[in-house]
Amino acid sequence: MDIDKWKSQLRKGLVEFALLQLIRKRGRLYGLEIIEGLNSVGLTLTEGTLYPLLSRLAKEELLKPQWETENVSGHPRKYYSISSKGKKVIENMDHHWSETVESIHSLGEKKS
Amino acid sequence: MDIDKWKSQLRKGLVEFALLQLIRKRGRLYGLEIIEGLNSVGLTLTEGTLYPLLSRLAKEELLKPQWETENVSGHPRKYYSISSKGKKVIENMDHHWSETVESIHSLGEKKS
DNA sequence: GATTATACCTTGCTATACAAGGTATAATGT
DNA sequence: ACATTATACCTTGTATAGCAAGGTATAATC
Repeated sequence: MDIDKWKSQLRKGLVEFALLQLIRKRGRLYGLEIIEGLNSVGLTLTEGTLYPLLSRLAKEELLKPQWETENVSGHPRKYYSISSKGKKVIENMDHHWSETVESIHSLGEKKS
Repeated sequence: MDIDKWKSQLRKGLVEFALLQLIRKRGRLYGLEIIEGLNSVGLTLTEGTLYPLLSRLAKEELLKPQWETENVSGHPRKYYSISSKGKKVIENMDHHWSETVESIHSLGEKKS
């Protein structure tokens, strides 16, 4: 079944939105914590997806990265939080997402 | 604002699902009619997206194409309808989509 | 001092959306 | 008759994201 390929395609864009929402809600998260947080609600993604995405979002200044070496056991962690620009972008995404869900829903209804 | 790029990414996979739902509901549609049908519920796509997608879905035997030259004024039309295999795939997609919407919704709720 | 656990990052591949440009049929206008 | 317009399908080239696989680094544990 090639529905797995479809699922992967569906993640494009979706992961970005979900990630921003998660960080907005939780305030401040590092990489592996984000993967775990999204996996726990059923959104799978790997490190090969996450790290390039985080770098891009930081470069676009939607996320603010901050290294944490103190108070951390093991490897240093890079924490990310939402910038004020990021907040505005998420609000636009929220709106577009609602419209999209409604559109799909309207297509699923019986007859036209 | 690079939210337009995001919207484009979000369409990947989504358009495929929406298109299958539309044809399922309407029974039998040709290319430009599909674009119009999706545009009318707010899902924009162009011919450069549609035709390669239709070809792929026909090749995968989710859609059955049929040329119509009679009873048509102007250029012949290629109508598409859902195959029985297509119906099963859409049901799987329906299920995955519902889960996805719930996942995103759970991320948007206040606090954890 | 070797192993394990945790954490971040990169490379190469594949697949899709889209703009732009192309082809074909038939009706309409002059 | 011939050009124009409308309708419809298709192709090429580019940009971008997900992902498997492999790599690097720090510090705790055996």
